[in-house]
Order: sequence, then structure tokens, then C-alpha cells
Amino acid sequence: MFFSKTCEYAIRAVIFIAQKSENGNKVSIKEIAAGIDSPEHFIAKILQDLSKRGLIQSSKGPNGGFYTDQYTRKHTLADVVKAIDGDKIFTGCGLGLKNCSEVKPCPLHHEFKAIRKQMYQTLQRATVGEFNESLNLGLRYIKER
Amino acid sequence: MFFSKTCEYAIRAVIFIAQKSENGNKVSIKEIAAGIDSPEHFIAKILQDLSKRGLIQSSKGPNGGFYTDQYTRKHTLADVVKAIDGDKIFTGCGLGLKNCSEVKPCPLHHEFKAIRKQMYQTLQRATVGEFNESLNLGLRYIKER
DNA sequence: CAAATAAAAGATAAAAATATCTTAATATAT
DNA sequence: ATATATTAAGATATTTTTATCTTTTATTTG
Repeated sequence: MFFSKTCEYAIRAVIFIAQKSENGNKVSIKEIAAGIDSPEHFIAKILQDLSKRGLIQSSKGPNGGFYTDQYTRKHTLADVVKAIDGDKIFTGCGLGLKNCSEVKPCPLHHEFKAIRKQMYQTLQRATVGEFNESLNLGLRYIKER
Repeated sequence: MFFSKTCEYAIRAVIFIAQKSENGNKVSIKEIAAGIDSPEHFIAKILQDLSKRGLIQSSKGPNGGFYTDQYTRKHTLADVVKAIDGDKIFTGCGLGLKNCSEVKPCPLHHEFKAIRKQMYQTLQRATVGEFNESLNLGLRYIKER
């Protein structure tokens, strides 16, 4: 809908990893897949990508896994979305016109500008780590069941 | 991004047809495809669907084509989006969680509720026929070049 | 150092979305 | 009536997205 499925998984994953690694622990792919209801092998690929881009951290071997530190937890959800889906959702035309612009606006240009702005602000203001407490308290959910 | 490509074409097409048939004319698939920069055979399929659903009208044979009357032009862009993409964009969870809700909200639930509302209002307030004049005047564009 | 554990990388598969091609049905005009 | 123009319908192809499977590499621990 707004995001690709890949991106939905990615957002849920980074938030989950931030929550579970707040205390210094690391989280395995299995735990992540179970924790956010995603296919295990698929989320593995996504995590690889996020890790390469520095949005999460990882270490191999026994007691390895994925984690975030105080710095990576400061990344915003907008960073995650840009990494996976690019910035179409923040800048693209709602009707898919490549050269839609202020001087050559599509019929919905101005309305969508406002929506995109709200989308950007929402995601830019949200950091990866800011949901830890509400998740811990059961005030927010990141999993189907 | 917000809509499937099919849906982007559909919105552009209905607006185009409304503009071109305001005077009682009919528009052929070829003209529509050229007028909105879409693949001809693909938009043909989409128009078939829109026509079956009563969002546009059509007639076969020489001098046939697609058109809207004063009533179909009153349909909203929300109607078009629902017909093609369903109502996910108006009701679905931003993170793809099926049972995200007020009582079991995802981390972005409240923010996305506002975005979805704005999206719905924008599209619900816009009728298919309301852009005719601004398109005629060259104040809005529906085509790449 | 060897064994075990975990992510990284690469290859393949399945499903969905997008695009194209062909034939049929219908309406119009001569 | 016949030829022509046009959409409708059905079948097929291509591309992209999503998902899975296998092998390699790195790390830790005994």
C-alpha cells in the first residue's frame, strides 16, 4: 500500500531489534522472523541489506545476531524507508507522472504534496528506538498475534 | 507508491475521458493511451473493468469509444481507487499488520490514521469531472510530455 | 585446532503485477 | 447485407516482487 512488503518487514524488524537489543543482547534471524511474523529467509535478506547500509548491526558466530546501539537507534524510520523503497513516497507524483511539478502539476499535485509532507514528517520524526518502552508495556504491537 | 500502476493509469484515464467527452464526444482507446501515456493494450483492459463497474461508459462500433455523462462524471476518485486497488489505502495498517487496530495499535497507527484520512478526504472530495476546465486551460497536466 | 553456531552470499522458485497479442462481439454506415 | 470500426474477451508473455533453498564465511567455545 504505502510501502512494499519488504519495507513493511524492514520497519517492523528494526523496531523489534531495537527493542530486544536495548539491554545489549543480540537477536537471531529466527527470533526476528517469529517476533514480527515474517518469512525467515526473506527477512534474512532484508537484514543483510539493512546491515550493509549501517541501519542495524550484526555479528556472526555463536551468540551472534543483530542488534542496534545507542547511535543506530537514532536512525529514523524515514532512513529505513529510503533504504528499502527509495524516496518515491516522499517525492513522487501520486498519479505516477515523472515530470509532475509545481509548474506542471497533475490534478492532485497540491493535495499529494501535503500528504507526502505529512508522511515524511511522521517517519522523519520517528526514531528506530523510540518505541521500546511502549512495546515493552504492551501499548504497541508489531506482530499479528 | 500510493497506488498500483494500474490504478494510476485508471485515475488519469477517467479524468482524461471526462475532459474529452464533456461536449458529448467519445474517445478511443488509442486517443486515451496517447493522452495519458499508457500502454494501449493495458489501458484497454483497465477501461473494460471501469466500464463494467459503471465508472465510465462505452459504445462499440464506428464512432464508438469511451465517455462519461453528467452522472458518471460525479463519481469520485475514491470510487476509482476502490474499484482498482480496493480500500487498503483507506483502511489498512501502514506496517502491513492485519489486526492492527485502536486497541492493538502498531507503532505508527495513530499517525497513519491521520494520513489515511487525509488521503480519503482528498480523493472523496475530488470528482472525475472537476478537472476539465483546468486541464483545458493548461493549468493541470495528465501526460508526461 | 575442531566443532558448532550464526550471518552473508548466491542461486533458484513461486506468485503477483504489468504488458501484449489474438480473436470475438457489436454497432455503424454505405 | 456487407464492410469497417470499435470495444470485449480471452490467452499468453514479461517483469517485478516475494519467498525459499543451498553454500560460504566468520566467530566463538571447548
